[in-house]
Amino acid sequence: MTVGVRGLASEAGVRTVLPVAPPYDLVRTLTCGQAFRWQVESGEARGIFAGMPVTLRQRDGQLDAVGLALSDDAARLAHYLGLDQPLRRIEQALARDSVLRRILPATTGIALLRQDPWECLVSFVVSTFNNIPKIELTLDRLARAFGERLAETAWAFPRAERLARTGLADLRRCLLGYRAPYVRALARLVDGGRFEPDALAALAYAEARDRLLRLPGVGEKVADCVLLFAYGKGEAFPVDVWVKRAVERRYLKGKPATVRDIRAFAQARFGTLAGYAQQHLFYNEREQGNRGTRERDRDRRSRADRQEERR
DNA sequence: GGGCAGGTGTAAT
DNA sequence: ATTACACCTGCC
Repeated sequence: MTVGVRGLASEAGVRTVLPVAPPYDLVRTLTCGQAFRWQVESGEARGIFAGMPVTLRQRDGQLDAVGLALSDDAARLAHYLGLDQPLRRIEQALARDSVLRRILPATTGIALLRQDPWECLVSFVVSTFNNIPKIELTLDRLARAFGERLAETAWAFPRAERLARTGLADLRRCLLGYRAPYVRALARLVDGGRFEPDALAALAYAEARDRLLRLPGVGEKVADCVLLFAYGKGEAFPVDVWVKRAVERRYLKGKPATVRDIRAFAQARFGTLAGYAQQHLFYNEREQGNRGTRERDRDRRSRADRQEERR
């Protein structure tokens, strides 16, 4: 199989072309809350892959990647981005559910990323009781402070061995807050060989989950995020406030349910596609929430304007 | 300026 | 097994 055509060197770097099958949507996949270090702007995504700053853009049935160093990286990038997932077939299966069938037109094209387990683990420990802009800020500061510098304005995600010997005060300067001890404890477990992130890939969902739950700062939600976004365990169904609201409203007639009941419900209903179902429900719910926020912001602004005019 | 934001750990029932 | 509470910090 031919994945990627290389060549066309320019001052911007080497351009690699990856084939993309519909309904894959790069921007949605990178902005639906799986990863926090991609900068997406006007259809273009900048980030780090395989130790190189890369720029991605999707257009008519292909995906352009500028900046890869090795020919092998094309296939690895395709896997990372989920270009090898049969999304058409997956979404057809999801559409047998009447709720998802209604939602899918607004959410179609989301693939599950195959992130680096270490980066994914730290990212979601940082995400707890936090908001997205600050999560992004924290991870960026961590990378700038402790990650390898790859280019003028690009830093790799910090390695465990580096964070393992970083003072808590220095970690807190990256706005980690009370999560600083968790992050360092994780780094020390990995650095000391007492936890091997890559080893979980070979385990079944339940076993891998048990291992993750033993880690400091890792509860059920974070564990399921890592299982889904790094290891590709499709049964994982992370339940955060958005997904909880979505399931209660759309499947349980608005009746409040516990997080565990919601997860059990979804796993029974969607099986190994639970993770995809979660992404569509989450993305849809958050888009609606953001629409509400935008409207409130606009109302607030117009109120302020009217007050301004009265003066 | 008080409350909120992708939960988790801990203590108490 | 379930429930209540504290928690860093930036932002509106």
